[in-house]
This record gives sequence, structure tokens and C-alpha cells, in this order.
Amino acid sequence: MPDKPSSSPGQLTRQRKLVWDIVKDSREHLDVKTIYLIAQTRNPFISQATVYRSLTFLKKAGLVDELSLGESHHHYEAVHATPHEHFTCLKCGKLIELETSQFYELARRICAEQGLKVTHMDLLLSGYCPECTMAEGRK
Amino acid sequence: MPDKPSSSPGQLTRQRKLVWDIVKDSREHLDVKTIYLIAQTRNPFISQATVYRSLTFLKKAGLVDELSLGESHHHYEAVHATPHEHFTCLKCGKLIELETSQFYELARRICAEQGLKVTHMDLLLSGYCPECTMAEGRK
DNA sequence: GTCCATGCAAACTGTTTGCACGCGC
DNA sequence: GCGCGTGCAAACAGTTTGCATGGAC
Repeated sequence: MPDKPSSSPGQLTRQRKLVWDIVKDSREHLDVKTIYLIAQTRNPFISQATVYRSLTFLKKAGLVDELSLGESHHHYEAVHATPHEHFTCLKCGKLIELETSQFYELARRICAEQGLKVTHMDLLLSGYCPECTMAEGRK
Repeated sequence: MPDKPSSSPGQLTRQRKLVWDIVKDSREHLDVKTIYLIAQTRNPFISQATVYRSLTFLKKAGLVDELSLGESHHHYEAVHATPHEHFTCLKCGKLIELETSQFYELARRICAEQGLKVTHMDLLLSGYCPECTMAEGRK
């Protein structure tokens, strides 16, 4: 077990706290660019690299989740108490959160049958939201 | 409805067929680099751009699926007759396919309750495969 | 003084695009 | 001849890294 740091690593520095606050206080799923822009309004000297490094730090600390919502870049959200998954409307782009403990249970059960131990689940659903479904049907 | 092509677009050209054959004949989930390398062995003059454009073409044609398996780049697989999802072992990296019609049914049902019409589902599970679970337990 | 986090810019990876060529009809 | 697909290289977006600086203990 090498490379144990002799000094105190893993501090919640001002910049890291700033990034954390932005992600936590937003009810949205922010991408790095947005986080960076917001961070700049509160600390004009913060760099993009620091945002990336902070997010990596917060991810490791288990404070934020990294989402791959089908786009080329990542989104981030604060880790929720209740697990949930995401539904994207293909027409209007709206993002809807679903409470999905049932999925997790099902996943665990199905996987357990094959000896698989599930620790993490990412579910990305897409389709049409109620408004867009109606709009489609009306056409 | 503009831009109707006057000649014959959407051909399954030699290059596109080559990419399609590679994806189809592989039981793995290939990334672009691998597809490109294999393609080069059969056609040394094919370019990376063509591989990308072919994959886009095949995706639109409904012949291949693009997967975001938690890595920075994409993977591709031939569209299966039976829908399935993917389980990645966090320890050995093994990729296991799961038959998941039950998931799709559950997703449809849960979403329907909220008026959501699901057309596509991506499920990415991770955890430990039987071998690695045992290895962990033994430690 | 030591160690880590930071800022800056450059590097790097994965992907897309502009443009000229050329094949097939 | 015309249109599309192709090859090449350059551009591009997102992310990571090398290095020098600076703050906290």
C-alpha cells in the first residue's frame, strides 16, 4: 500500500466548496461549462481545470454523480438520498426524474440469479413526455 | 419537405458494408478505434472519417446501436433481435449481456403511469461478476 | 520548509467538417 | 455530367496534464 500522503490531502478548499455548492444548490443537471460559468460569477479567477479537478474530487468523495445523458459531454448532480433515474423527451428535450427503487430491486434480483452483484445502476430512458405525446397524436 | 436527393443516396457502399460486417460479425462491443483497425486490415485505404460516417449511417439505418458504456468513447454493436442490456464488472472489466425484457416492461409500466411513452432504454449495470465476488469475499 | 491545490496554457482524445477527387449511373 | 461517398487534413469540443506559483500548516 504505497503513496500514503504525509500531509493533509482531500481538503474541501474554497474552490471545491464553490463547485460543490453550485451542483448541490441546482435542481438541474449541470454540465461542466455551466458550472464553470456560474463559478466564474462568484470567483472570476477560477480556472476550468480546477472545475474539472474539483468535480473529480467530489465524485471520488461520493458527493456528486456523473451522468452520461446521451450527449457528448457529462452532466453532474448532487448525490441524492433516494436513487432515481432519468427520462429524456426526444421532442422537447425535457428531463424528467423517476423514482426507481423498483428498478434497482428488479436489477438486483435478475442479476443475483446469475451470481452478479450489482453495486451501481444507470438507467437512461427516452421517449415522449405527455405534452409531446399528445402533440404527436394530434398530428 | 426540401432537399430530396435527385440521385441515389443511402447506398450500402463497399466501405459501409465493411464497417457493417465488422460490427455484425463481432460478438464484442467494438469501439471506433478497433473498428478502424480491423477495417484497415481489409482495406488499407479506408479513413477514420469514413468509419465515423459509416457508423452514423448505419445507426440511422437502424443496423447498429451506439453504446455509452461509461467510457469516454462510444462502443457499437449490431442491433439484436432480442433487446438486452449490459453489466460491467468493476474488477475484471468483463462485459456481460443480460436479457432484459422484464426491465423494458417495468419501465413502460412505470412511465405510463406518468403519461410518458418510452421508446428507448439504456441500462448500464455495474458491480462484481461471480468470480470477482468470490475473490472479494475470500480476502 | 513541505505538501497540496491552483491557474495557465499546452497537450491529448474522440469526433466532425471542408474541400477536392473520383466512381457509378 | 451529376451527385454522392470518400480520403485527407484541419478544425473542433471536451477533458487532462505539466509546470510554476502560492497558501496553510
